[in-house]
Amino acid sequence: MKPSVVTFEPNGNFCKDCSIRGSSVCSALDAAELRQLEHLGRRVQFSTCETVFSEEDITTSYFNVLDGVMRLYKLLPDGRRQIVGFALPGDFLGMNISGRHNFSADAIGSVAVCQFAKVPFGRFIEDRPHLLRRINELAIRELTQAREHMVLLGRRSAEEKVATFLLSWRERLVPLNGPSNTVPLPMSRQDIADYLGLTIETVSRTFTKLERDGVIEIIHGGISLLDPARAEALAAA
Amino acid sequence: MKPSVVTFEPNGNFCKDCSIRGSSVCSALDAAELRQLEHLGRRVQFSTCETVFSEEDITTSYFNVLDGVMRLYKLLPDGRRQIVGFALPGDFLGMNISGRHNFSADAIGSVAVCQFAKVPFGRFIEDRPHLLRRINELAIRELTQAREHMVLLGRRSAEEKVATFLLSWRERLVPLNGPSNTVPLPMSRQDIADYLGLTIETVSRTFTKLERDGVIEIIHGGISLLDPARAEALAAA
DNA sequence: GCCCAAACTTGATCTGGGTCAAGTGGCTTT
DNA sequence: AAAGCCACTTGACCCAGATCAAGTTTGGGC
Repeated sequence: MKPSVVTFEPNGNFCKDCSIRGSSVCSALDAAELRQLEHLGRRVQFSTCETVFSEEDITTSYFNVLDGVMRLYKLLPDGRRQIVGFALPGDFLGMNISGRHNFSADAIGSVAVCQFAKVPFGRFIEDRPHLLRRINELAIRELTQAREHMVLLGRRSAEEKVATFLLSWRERLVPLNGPSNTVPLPMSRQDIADYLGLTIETVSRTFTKLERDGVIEIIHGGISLLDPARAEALAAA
Repeated sequence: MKPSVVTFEPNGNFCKDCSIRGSSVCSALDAAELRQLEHLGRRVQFSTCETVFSEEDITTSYFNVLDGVMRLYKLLPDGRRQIVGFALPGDFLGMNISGRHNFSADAIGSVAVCQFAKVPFGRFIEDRPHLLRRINELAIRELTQAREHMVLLGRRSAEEKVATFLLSWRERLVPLNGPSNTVPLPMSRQDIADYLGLTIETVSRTFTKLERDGVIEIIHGGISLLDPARAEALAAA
């Protein structure tokens, strides 16, 4: 919430050693280009609940998530919130047409990002079609996820929503942590509710029910998936 | 539903005379490129309820909508349907990462598309970054719409959903028909329901209620927006 | 260790929108 | 012009999930 941004040495970090080197937009670049990119990005740290950018803010930067988890959300005038996604390391944020961010983003736990000023980064893309192609690829991937999520929001029951969420969240963590039935959930129950179009009570009850049914075990800071096959069946897809 | 595709002379139509020339991907191309593009695309006509492509089909073509309206949807195994969008003239369909379509598309009424075989079109994009930039722009625009729709599906009431839909559909038609309070609705009530995450009965009842309240008038094949300001207020945005 | 606040769970009740079941009316067909 | 069909509407009833209201657990500060 508060804007106490801690900035590190602009060039204290090197792209070639970057943890997300292979999965982010940067994977499209060769060693020489990476060295140029180093001068465009600066590493910025955000702590729990700090806002990285807000909906309707004029876009002045793009962000590459390096570490941590962010919630991306839109608010209705009366305060209802829809989380449109969670951003993980490797995700690239800030692309838009209008020149304004079309959702807000804040840190869940502590987050590190690589921040690129819009104008110089835009110029950098200009004559690097391979980078543009990579950005386009990420946009299309997100669009695919967004459509999948529309199905969930519009047509699935509470239990299906929760089961689907747990499975797809586990899946998203595979590139980061490797495959595991222990699924950390850094976001709050309220966040999960706002992502799934439910209330916090329904999410809580559904977790409890899944635990009673032996599908999951609720553990500190996450869940353990006891019966993946059953969860898959409940997810109905 | 049936695949009785009518194909016209491949070169019987000319890009430079194309009705969507300015609004589609092609707007990124100059006259010389347009002449080249003519050899890649062929005009294909679909009639009511014909399927243009299905989810999970291997993508062999991209499509540029020339005329008519299409419904884009995903199905759950048990038949529940979520319409993820309606495509209008100028929309470009078929981009994906997996090599398979991630939704199905069929014609609402009669539809004309410009079909491009994937491989040659992919090669055509290859060395035309300006075209890639245009495609990226369209993808980002769609992503923005998708997120807006998630808010609708997850957090809005039936009445808000219907009011929002009518207003945004009217807005989408402006580039085609000019601004008007007479809003044609070529899609069925069932389509609207599946787009808004409601049942057909709820859509029907909500239309009736909006009419009773003097916000709209239900006319043949659409509605007339009597009180745009009130509709805007009901849309809660 | 104790207190407090925040996050989460649980229970009781309510309700918006779903489900089920008839209508109704406008095209098409013959 | 009668029949039939299909899209849509309307009514009666129901239920999944929301709302309201306590608990309970967890963690952090002192």
